[in-house]
Amino acid sequence: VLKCLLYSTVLSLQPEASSFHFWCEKAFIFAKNITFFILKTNKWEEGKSSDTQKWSSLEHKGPYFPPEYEPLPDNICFYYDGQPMKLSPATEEIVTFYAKMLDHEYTSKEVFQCNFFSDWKEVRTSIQERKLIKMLSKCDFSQIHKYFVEKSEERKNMTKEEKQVLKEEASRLMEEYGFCLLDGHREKIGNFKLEPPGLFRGRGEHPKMGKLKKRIQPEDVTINCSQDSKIPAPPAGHRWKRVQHDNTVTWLASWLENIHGRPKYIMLNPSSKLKGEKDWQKYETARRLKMKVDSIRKQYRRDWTSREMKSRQRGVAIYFIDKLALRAGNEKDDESADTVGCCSLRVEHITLHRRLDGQEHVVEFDFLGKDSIRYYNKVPVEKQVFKNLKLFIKHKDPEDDLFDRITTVKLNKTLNECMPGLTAKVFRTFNASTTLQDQLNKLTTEGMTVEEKILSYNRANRAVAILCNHQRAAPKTFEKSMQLLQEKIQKKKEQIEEAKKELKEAKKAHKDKKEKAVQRLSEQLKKLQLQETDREENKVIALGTSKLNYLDPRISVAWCKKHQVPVEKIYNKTQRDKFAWAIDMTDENFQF
DNA sequence: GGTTTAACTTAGAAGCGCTCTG
DNA sequence: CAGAGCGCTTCTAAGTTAAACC
Repeated sequence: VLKCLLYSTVLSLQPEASSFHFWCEKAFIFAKNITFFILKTNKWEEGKSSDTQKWSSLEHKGPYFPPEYEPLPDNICFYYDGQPMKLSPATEEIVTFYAKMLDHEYTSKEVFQCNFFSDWKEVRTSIQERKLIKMLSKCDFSQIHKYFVEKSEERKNMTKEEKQVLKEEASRLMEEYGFCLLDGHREKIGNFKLEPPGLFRGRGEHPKMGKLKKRIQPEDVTINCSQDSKIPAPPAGHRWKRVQHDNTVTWLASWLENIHGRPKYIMLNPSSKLKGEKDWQKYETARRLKMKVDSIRKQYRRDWTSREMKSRQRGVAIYFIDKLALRAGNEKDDESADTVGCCSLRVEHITLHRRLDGQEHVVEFDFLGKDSIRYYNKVPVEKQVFKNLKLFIKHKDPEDDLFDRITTVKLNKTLNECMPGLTAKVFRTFNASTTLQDQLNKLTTEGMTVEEKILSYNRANRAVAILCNHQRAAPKTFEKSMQLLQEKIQKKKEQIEEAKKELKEAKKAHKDKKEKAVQRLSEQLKKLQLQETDREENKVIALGTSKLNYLDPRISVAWCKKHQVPVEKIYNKTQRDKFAWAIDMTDENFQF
């Protein structure tokens, strides 16, 4: 944000922007004598003005500003070799503006546009273009927009035959590039297509939104295959970055993505044997936790009264992870959206209520978790937990860490000592699968129709999704389709009234028939109402994530077998492929 | 002992294409 | 038989975790 602000400001004020670029690459900027920023090879670093270590660790060669620059206002200084620099009135104006902007809260749009403009500048090739384009607001994108609208229109208007051709081409590509040979087996690849270039969006208030995601070149790609295999040929005129033969990892190709500089991988499809075995292992670890969880719970309750602060914090953190299925919550840098998990919770994310709505010792959670999904929950906790939380937040500011003496690494180390393979996320798997098993046992009764059983299954699934906070945006057509359903219900009710009237008026001989009609209509009404509740309850709940990642498929398969529900009713084709291992091995008596 | 990196799992949105309904 | 709506697939971002590094 700072970078793009500087760029865009200077670009609009100073035509010789490239020289600005030169000096801001190396300058320190003290804003209000508190914080400074420096641009080091495309990355801003922040420090406190008292932080002399960063200051002295840098090598300077030559002055950063021409000598004719005038002094700055009192509260902003540029420093060189520890001495304040003199700046010209023009630059002063820019910097004053910049300092003002430090207090400015940026809207998503501003962040996006600044990032985009800054990156876009980099890709301009001609000097004329570089000089010509100075302000985003003066750029007209209507032609490129029109182009894409037309393209999408064209796609929509394609004939059946044209679509068929496209489909065949896609399946040819899939045949050729979509599979690999692993231990002699032909396995489907998960993501065999490279990610195309585009503008990065990210989830939530992402500071990098709008940046240009670059096109991947063969020269960026590392190939990982066995020594004796046929090495895939790079496109003509190109070469791979590297070809390696590492059989300790599962990826087939990788490259560095340019937004965060993180590696990305081409890996196998979840239906593969490799992924299936991993998945099975995951659930076996969770089942081992089942055997161990009582003693672990005892242990962390003991920690609540420990003399050591770090033990108390660890005890409460594991309690949250266990009870509320929170994620571990690794530390994050400020290059990504401000989201938290358990260990990174800040004081501002909880509110303590001695009493609330007739309950005692209630903790109110309100924070953004993974993917900037809001977690909001009011939870009654044990008195000792409440006491500890009070202790943890004492003398802290809202933006301070709630758990300042523990990290995810330390927490996982402790867990691993309790049980080999135990980490924070195992609790999510364990609690999710346990919940499903319990709910299914509770909600399914003999004599239910298959439809009713499936509703029960969805309800059990939903309980898990709520536990894990799996949310989705309400479908765009939700209100409309809900209204439609309600109209149908209304109609059905009227039909029932009508049928009842007819029943009353009917002659004895016809009574039986009319009664059946009423009954049938009532059943239909019940079904519609059931559908209404189901849909309403599912408005902002996403069931897919838990089904795919947290629920031991053997629970579902066993349940299907026991209650004569075809497995196709709960798993679609992809899911059946992914869970093939479970469908094969599970009998109706399996319990998680 | 903290920090960084690599490798893997988990996540919701968008777009598509199939199915159901009127 | 069309057109809406919904389920499925695709996409890739964003987590976790262990190992490597310093």
